[in-house]
Amino acid sequence: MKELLHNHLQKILADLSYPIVDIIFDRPKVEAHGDLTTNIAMILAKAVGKNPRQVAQSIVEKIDAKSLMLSSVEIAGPGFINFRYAENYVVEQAKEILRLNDNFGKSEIGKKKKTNLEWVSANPTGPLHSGHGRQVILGQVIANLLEWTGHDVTREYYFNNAGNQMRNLAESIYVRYRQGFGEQCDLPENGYQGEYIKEIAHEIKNEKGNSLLHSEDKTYFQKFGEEWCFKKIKETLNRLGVHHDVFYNEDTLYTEGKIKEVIEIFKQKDLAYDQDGAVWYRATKFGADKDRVIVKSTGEPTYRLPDIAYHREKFRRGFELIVDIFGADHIATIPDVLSGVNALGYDTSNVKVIIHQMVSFVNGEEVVKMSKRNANVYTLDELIDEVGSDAVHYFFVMRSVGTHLEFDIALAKEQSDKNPVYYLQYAHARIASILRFAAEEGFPVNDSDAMLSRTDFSLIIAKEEIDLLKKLLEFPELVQSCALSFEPHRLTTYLREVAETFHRFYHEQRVINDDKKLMQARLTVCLLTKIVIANGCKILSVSCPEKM
RNA sequence: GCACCCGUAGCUCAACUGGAUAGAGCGUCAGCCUCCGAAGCUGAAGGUUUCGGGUUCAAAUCCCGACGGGUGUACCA
Repeated sequence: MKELLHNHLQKILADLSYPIVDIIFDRPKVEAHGDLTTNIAMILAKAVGKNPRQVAQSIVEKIDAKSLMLSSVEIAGPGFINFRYAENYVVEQAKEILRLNDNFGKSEIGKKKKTNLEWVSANPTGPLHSGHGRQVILGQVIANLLEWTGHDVTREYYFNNAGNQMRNLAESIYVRYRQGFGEQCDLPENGYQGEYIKEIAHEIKNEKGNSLLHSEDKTYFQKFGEEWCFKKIKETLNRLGVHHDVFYNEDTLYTEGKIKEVIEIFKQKDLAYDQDGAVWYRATKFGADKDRVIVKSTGEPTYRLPDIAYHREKFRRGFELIVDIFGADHIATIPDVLSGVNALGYDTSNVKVIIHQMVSFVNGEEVVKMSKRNANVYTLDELIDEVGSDAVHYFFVMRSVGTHLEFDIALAKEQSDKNPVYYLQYAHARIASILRFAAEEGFPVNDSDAMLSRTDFSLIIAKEEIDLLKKLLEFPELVQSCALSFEPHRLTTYLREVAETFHRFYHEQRVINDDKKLMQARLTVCLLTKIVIANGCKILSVSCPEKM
């Protein structure tokens, strides 16, 4: 509709020999303002030299409302032009939902663009903690959104199983292992304090007895710890339905010489220099407050260098869109990585870095305290145990990434109307229940084609029905806009509105009815709603129960 | 100190990216089940969008400056 109208208006503007401007349609907030609105008259007013309402008038006079299936075109306020769809247009469009069914909402606007989405990327030094949940879920939902909009998505996990942190892990396990034999020793200064270290140590004890008690070489501890942690992480991701296509080991950047290459190129371009035994990156050239070390005097690179090399590889692997998801605590790395990649000759406008703000947990009134450095870590697994996978998905994605997220565990656990997940799932289950009831009465609803041919769509005229259909028809565009703006939270807002609009319809219009024709029509409305909720939930990776 | 993010109803957050009367949920108060799922619906109260300037037909949204909160600011990742 927008496209049709857009072309129509463009022609009118040309006929009136008005200047060419972008014609943008908005969905008015207030229902009285119709279904679509445009501000072109106000934009044109100055150039044309008339007041906005006059401009609007000249345009509206030329609009052929009937052929566009508009029931009204009005000028309002300072000069908005408001359009309202004809009901038969709405109903006609709604058939499309039934035809497309599972595919309603999908589009090809991504044009199969090769897209790399990297997220989670936690190093195997411990289980995922509850704060990781936001990133885990954001990435998954964004990946789904990108796929629904026709991107060719590779889901990637980047990890590092070498370096300080892993040595630290090995040392920590070793200490716990020795303590398991009653030896007196303390964790290293920044050692890992979590209980899981004791579990790992205990497993090693079971396998190896005391044979490693005095080993100088900690490789075994490191390997064992790495595998143990990775297994744990993958199990947690699995519980949330999160799967990665590629696990990219930072180590390959060394073994394949990529790190070296980047240093050389930097030095050639005078973007890196030696000083105090270290190699420095000229970050100041790109606006940073000071230059950064990229290779320590020990010969080990800092994280910036492999990060730059890694992003270069993403480009070299042919990705046209590169999406990274980081928590706000990693924000410092981003400018240097981007400027580095840019200096290597790649267009960083194709890199989208999503930074989400931190998460805090409350349990009703009580603040849940958490600290990485002590044993008091609330793992993501424990959170899933507590509130379930569906609530984890919904809650982590329901706020915009730019705002701090408060996760109320008590609310997420609550099986009542207070809980937004239940509100949505309830709508779905309620529809399923109606459809079951209808099926028993001899109105099977499992076949879209049959529904299409049986339904007399001209009977769908009640205000609540039209409102609901209009809402449902917004879905494809909403999915696109969520995907392109990387704002998955808007999907939860939308689905809540769908559920709300449905409940209102249900309350006002009786579905099960003596008038069989009418009943059929309303059953179809129910089914359409069910399709949209189910598709939306699929993107959110939230289940849609038939009963609850 | 500097950089980035945020500041909207008592609380948690929206606001289609500059539009019309700033909206939801929770909480509070008042209604609605003989009938398809009341895990639902309807209504009321609640706001100087932290404050002060600016930009324009139009600002919660953009710019400048305060104030308040968060996150960073390593030869840790």
